[in-house]
Amino acid sequence: MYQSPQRSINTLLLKRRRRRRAGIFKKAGELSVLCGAHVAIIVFSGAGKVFCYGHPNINTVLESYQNGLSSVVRVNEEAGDLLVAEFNKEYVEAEKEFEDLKRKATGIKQMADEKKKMMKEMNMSEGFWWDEAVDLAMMDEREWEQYFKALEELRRKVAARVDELKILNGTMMGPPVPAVHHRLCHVPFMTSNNCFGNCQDVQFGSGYHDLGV
Amino acid sequence: MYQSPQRSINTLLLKRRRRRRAGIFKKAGELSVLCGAHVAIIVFSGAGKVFCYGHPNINTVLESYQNGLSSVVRVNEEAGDLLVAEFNKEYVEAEKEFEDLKRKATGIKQMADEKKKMMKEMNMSEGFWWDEAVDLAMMDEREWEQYFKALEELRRKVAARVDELKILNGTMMGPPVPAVHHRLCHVPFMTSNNCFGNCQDVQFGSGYHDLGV
DNA sequence: TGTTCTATAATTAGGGT
DNA sequence: GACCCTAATTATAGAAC
Repeated sequence: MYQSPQRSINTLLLKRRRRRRAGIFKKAGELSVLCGAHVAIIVFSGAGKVFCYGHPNINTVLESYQNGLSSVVRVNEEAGDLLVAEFNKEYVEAEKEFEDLKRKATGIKQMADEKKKMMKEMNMSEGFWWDEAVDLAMMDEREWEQYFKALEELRRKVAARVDELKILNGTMMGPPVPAVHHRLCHVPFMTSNNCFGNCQDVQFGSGYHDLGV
Repeated sequence: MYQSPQRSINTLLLKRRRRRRAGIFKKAGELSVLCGAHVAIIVFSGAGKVFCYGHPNINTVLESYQNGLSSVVRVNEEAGDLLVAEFNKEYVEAEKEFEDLKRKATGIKQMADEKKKMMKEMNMSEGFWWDEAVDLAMMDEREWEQYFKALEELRRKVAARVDELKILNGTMMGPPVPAVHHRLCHVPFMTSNNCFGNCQDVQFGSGYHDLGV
């Protein structure tokens, strides 16, 4: 059946999201069952749908978390999420490099333009006090060409990266948040002798934070 | 370096849990970045440590969830977690099959034993009114041997499965919970035009529940 | 504990139906 | 959407350091 290009790409993106969501919920199930962990997951899709998972029960876990927070001693050894941080770094560095080059290139180009203008206005090509400066500008202009190429290459790279992400997200987006996405807490904790049971014997004690990942 | 068997197995188990936890947080990061989803994850390890993840921020997501819940229209189309359900089914069916065989085998064995006892008491081996029944019992005894073998095999299989899970969990456990672990909600939702931005322009609208997995 | 390594198993993308 | 298929990527267990 025919699908418009946009519809077609949307279908693909939807598929990806569904697959990843399914994947994460599956992993959560495995973590619960195989490791006896209590897990709560809430996902708001870009389109705003809500997907939740809880073992043994989402409310139990959320309540444990809230209760834990209320009596927290030290909170939130924060650690950036690896993937997000990595991307942020890549993006930010690329952007910085791009800006540096642009500034440099602009400066050099202005010098070169000014030189050309002056030479044209004076209708001359040699013998003045600025000869040295002109040569310097020429040198810089050749250098500038290299920079310009690198700059263009970089701009293309960044744009490609952004496009890729636009495609992946199916949305327009701003620059990635440098905000912390992964936080680990030192809180009183919940234990159960019967992780696979009905969790009637839940207890609280004290625990330690741990980077975990 | 020497490790006691228990210490050794605990090391392995810890490793597995850490790996799975790391895996799920990585997946969550990917889901956030690649799909522009807002995600919150809380994990209480069996030992009670707390591991949290949030994009763009765990509190934002939890608050969105809570706010959503407060104005929910229909809540919680519930669906069993696939993995848990699958395991439960496997376990329950195996146990049922085991019980059936045991019952059958016990009945047949009783018949056979009764037959032997009677033959011994009467010190005879043929010619009585129950000959037909005896033959039947003999037949059943041969059949019983087959059942017994299957039964033992099954018992062994179930026990192995249970042992495996004990090892995987590092804990004793009851039978798996048939409880629901995966719930999906129909709630007002959060959208953002700036999923990768600072989320200042979060809005709420209405959404639909979705099985998702 | 934590790291690295490798083989195996599982997940994912993208294409269909 | 739900499935199926294949290739390619990624995750995981277990061992050894």
